[in-house]
Amino acid sequence: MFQLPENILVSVAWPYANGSLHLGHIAGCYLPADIFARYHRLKGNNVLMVSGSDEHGTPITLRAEQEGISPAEVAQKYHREFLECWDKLGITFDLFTHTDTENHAAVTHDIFLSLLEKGFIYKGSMLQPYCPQDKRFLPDRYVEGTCPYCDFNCARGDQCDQCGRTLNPSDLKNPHCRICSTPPVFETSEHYFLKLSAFEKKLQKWVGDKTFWRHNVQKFTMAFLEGGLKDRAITRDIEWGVTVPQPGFEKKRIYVWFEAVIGYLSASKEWARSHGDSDGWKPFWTGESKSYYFIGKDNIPFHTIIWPAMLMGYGGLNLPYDVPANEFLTIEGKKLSTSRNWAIWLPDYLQRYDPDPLRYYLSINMPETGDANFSWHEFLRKNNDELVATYGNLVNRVLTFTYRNFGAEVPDPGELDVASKGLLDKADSTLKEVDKHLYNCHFKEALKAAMALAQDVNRYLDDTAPWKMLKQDRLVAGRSVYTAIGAISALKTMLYPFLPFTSQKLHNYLGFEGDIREAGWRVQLPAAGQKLPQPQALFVKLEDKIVEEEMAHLGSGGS
RNA sequence: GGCAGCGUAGCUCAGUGGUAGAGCAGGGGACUCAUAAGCCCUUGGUCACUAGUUCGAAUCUAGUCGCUGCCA
Repeated sequence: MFQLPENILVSVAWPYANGSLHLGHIAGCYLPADIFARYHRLKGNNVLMVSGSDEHGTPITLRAEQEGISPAEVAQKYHREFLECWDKLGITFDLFTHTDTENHAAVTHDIFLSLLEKGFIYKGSMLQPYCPQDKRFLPDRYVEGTCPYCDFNCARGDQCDQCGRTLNPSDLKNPHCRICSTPPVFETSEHYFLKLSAFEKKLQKWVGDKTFWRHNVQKFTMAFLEGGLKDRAITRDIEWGVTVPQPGFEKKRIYVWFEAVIGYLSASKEWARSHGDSDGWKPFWTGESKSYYFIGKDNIPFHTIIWPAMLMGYGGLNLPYDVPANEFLTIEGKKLSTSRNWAIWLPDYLQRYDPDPLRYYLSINMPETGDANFSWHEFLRKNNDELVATYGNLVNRVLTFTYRNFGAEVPDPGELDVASKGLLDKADSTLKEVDKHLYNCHFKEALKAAMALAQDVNRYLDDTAPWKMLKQDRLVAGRSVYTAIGAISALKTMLYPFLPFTSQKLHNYLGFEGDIREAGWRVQLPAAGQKLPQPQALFVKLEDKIVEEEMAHLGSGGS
């Protein structure tokens, strides 16, 4: 069943470089994207997985002014932290770049000018708050005042933190500049607008065909389109961002939501160039290739409406094939909130625990079809009762037994009996089942199917009891052990996308050399006589007390 | 206020027309190779509520209550 390799573009949401990553980010998009990419690579497909730090936007300028450093310095600090997190958690980007690059600006300009030339971008004017004291236009968030709905006196120009309503700067009572407290004046300012309205019909038709998308993604998009699309301003009177390639706009910048999505394309081009083939991005953006956009649900309209509209206008490049958006992760039953520190920060986690248990828990409990909850108690339990007890212990009992009783090598199976053949067939069919689920981005189902095989192997061992057989018939005992090792080797492969560090270790514990990535997506049976190293435990059991310790961090002043 | 989603065993979650599911927790048992792990059996649910469509509804329709999100 040989198939030609597919070209798979794995595009992942761009994190704002104004703060650390937390588990919501990971469960939302980075982990599913990585599982998907690792799976396709192991199958021998060509994968390009890209993303980068979103370094523009007001949250970053705000943070910079708070800390008294430049926006670029803020962005660089978090960009470095992100790279370190990817490395430790095993998130394998082919390129994780950032938006403050010449390449990104050039690609953005190219798209901007192309859309302008085709009439999909036009010039118009809008009212903008201007601070006469600071002599500058103010971003929405730089205007503060009293909320017209709830009278909260620290409402921002984009929304009120007390009642949650979204606002325009002109809605505020007693508006004043956040920097110098002077009341702003509202002045007309020229800007460019994206003609989204022109794409409404085409988008409706395009989305209508996407019956294989996740239900919520397609439905949300359809509802959004039903409401009608309004043209949106894509430039702002700010200094930090990608420049506008038009005369008279030297003091303005392209608005972050227009420019950030272009990052998928600019990153692909940067990746190609760095590999010495400046056209190397094209196989991932044209023809039969498939592109997957892994994002959180808050990002859906940007990836199912705005970015596709931009691509339609630009022409010649593939639209998203699938947008498997995840829902939200709650923490101990409550909505995640970074400002109240109701969050679990990834750097903190990685300082104290191993990456694979987190990958396991967030995978088996992934917010695919609805919000999912993270609780330390459940994390501990799943680590101890599922990873350690079902899988880790299985591997340990088999390898220890083999090591002690069969001279540290894989025994000769002789002729397989019905039960042994049955288990190895089950390993085969489970690999196919996991394959099908992963191909369709059903991560939870895939992982459950794999773990069910681990239970089958435990059951097989209890049924054949090689420790008892050893005294009666050494050959029969050896056959059981060989079969169990074969099934464990299958587990190593199908769990690799989820537990990459563990699978690499196990690959070596089973006596295989080198990198598991070269073993491919198939059941790799060990040869009789294959030497086994001294076995070690795959996972560490966690102590009950960590639950209380970790709960104490939550909601407090930080960690 | 408008729109959307959710409400299934003590807990975390599957299940989109055909006799209620998994894991864990609780109870019982046989075993001992293994990180006191694994295996077998078992207790437990009027699938939020009400009315309807249907031979048949957790699943479709309408309404009610509760929670969440988006929008105004």
